[in-house]
Amino acid sequence: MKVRPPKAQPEITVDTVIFTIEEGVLKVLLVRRGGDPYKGQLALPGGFLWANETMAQAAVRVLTTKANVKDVFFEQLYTFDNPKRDTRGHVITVAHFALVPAQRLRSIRLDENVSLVPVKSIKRMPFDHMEILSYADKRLRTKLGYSNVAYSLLPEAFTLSQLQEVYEVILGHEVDKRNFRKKIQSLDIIELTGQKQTGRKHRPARLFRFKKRGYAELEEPLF
Amino acid sequence: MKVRPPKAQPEITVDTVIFTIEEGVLKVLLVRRGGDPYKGQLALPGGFLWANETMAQAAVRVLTTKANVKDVFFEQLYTFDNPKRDTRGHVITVAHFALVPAQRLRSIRLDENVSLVPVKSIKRMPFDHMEILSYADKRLRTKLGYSNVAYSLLPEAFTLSQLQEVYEVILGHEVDKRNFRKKIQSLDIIELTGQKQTGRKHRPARLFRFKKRGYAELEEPLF
DNA sequence: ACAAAAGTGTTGTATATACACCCATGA
DNA sequence: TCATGGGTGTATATACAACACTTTTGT
Repeated sequence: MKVRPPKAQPEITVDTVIFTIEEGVLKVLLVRRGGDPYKGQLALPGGFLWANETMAQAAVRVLTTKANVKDVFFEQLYTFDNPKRDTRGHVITVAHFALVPAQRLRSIRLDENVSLVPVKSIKRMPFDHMEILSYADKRLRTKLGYSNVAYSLLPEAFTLSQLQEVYEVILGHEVDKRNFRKKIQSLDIIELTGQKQTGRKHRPARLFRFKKRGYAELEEPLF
Repeated sequence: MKVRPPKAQPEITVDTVIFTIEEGVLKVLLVRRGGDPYKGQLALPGGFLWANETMAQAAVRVLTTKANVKDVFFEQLYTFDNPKRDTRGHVITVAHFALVPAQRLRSIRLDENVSLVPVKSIKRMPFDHMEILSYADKRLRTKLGYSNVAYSLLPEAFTLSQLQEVYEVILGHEVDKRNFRKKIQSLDIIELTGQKQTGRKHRPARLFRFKKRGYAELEEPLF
């Protein structure tokens, strides 16, 4: 008879990187930890996986309870299992990332234990959360280039300038207005709503919508 | 006091999609299951995570024991946790994929419980292994376009035709010889060894090597 | 001398980039 | 009438795609 070593019995958590764009800046929703370890520090929202729950359900639960949002885009990122990542013992985390239009976070934002922090300003976080954040940020940039995920950072109707801002903020550099419009309109993923923006002190912009609200990959990459 | 539901206590496995190219065909290493469930069927090699083991270590263990290879390229793919994926109960699997040059699998291949099967011919596998395989296959195709992973499917020295074959087999279509050579040589990732292939009944091909053996992402994508 | 794969350039077409002015509105 | 962002076209450079013949070796 072969003797097998014991199976691992790690605990499993789900952590979620919730991105939004506010005031032209890419931000992440962080929560202040209520308990040890790292009590009082800002960290990625997450929690233990409950019995009879899938990862996706746990991620939805985190999004609902911490950010008070439903039906937003999210996907699994990566599973982090560095044995030293949690001082409490063997805890692995299945990281996810989500994208939420800033307007939909207004309800929760009044709180002091939940804040939207510019990604570029974050220097330290508990556990391996910096690593998770970097990973999510990179995935977001890449994904922007071959999918329609931008829809999930905008209201249903938006102007081309708002759409362009999403790209500029995430890519971290400006893009040419005319070329951007030519390209994005050639992709056949957005359409005119027929409405126009009102109440601005300049020429009203036409409002567009994504033809498909829901994740889709582009036939031809944007970059 | 809040009452929290119990934490999940799933078991954790690691499954590995081991790709290789043999006779101009993309193949996967499958092992015949020795025990229930699905006893006797071909499935992706894998196993339970052991105590005090990281996912990467478990993946290396699978690669060593099932494929008898060391120091090959592999990376984590995705964590599959569909609650019905394993009839034994709550078992989640952290899937990985690995790339191995066919020559390095010669040692193990004599066995009847381990076989290299063309990806396109695989119609059914136990658990959610078909889903894992599709996911890996897609990742491989994508990765080929923005990284140097092709190195991990070839011997250290190779001809441009062999390199081209790697791309054609994975992409599933032919590419133009002159355009391919122009492009690949413009990327600055391969160099001449100075050696030539011998013993063929045609003009000897120059042998190249990858400048960097180890994973790297291209500055400029190939496609 | 024949078979088999290696090796090599040019041209047309499509795509990407750079760039500046007029327009519609609110104040 | 002024300030603000909305909206548009062209010219040039670069990248991609299509394509055929000569070379070197083994038999």
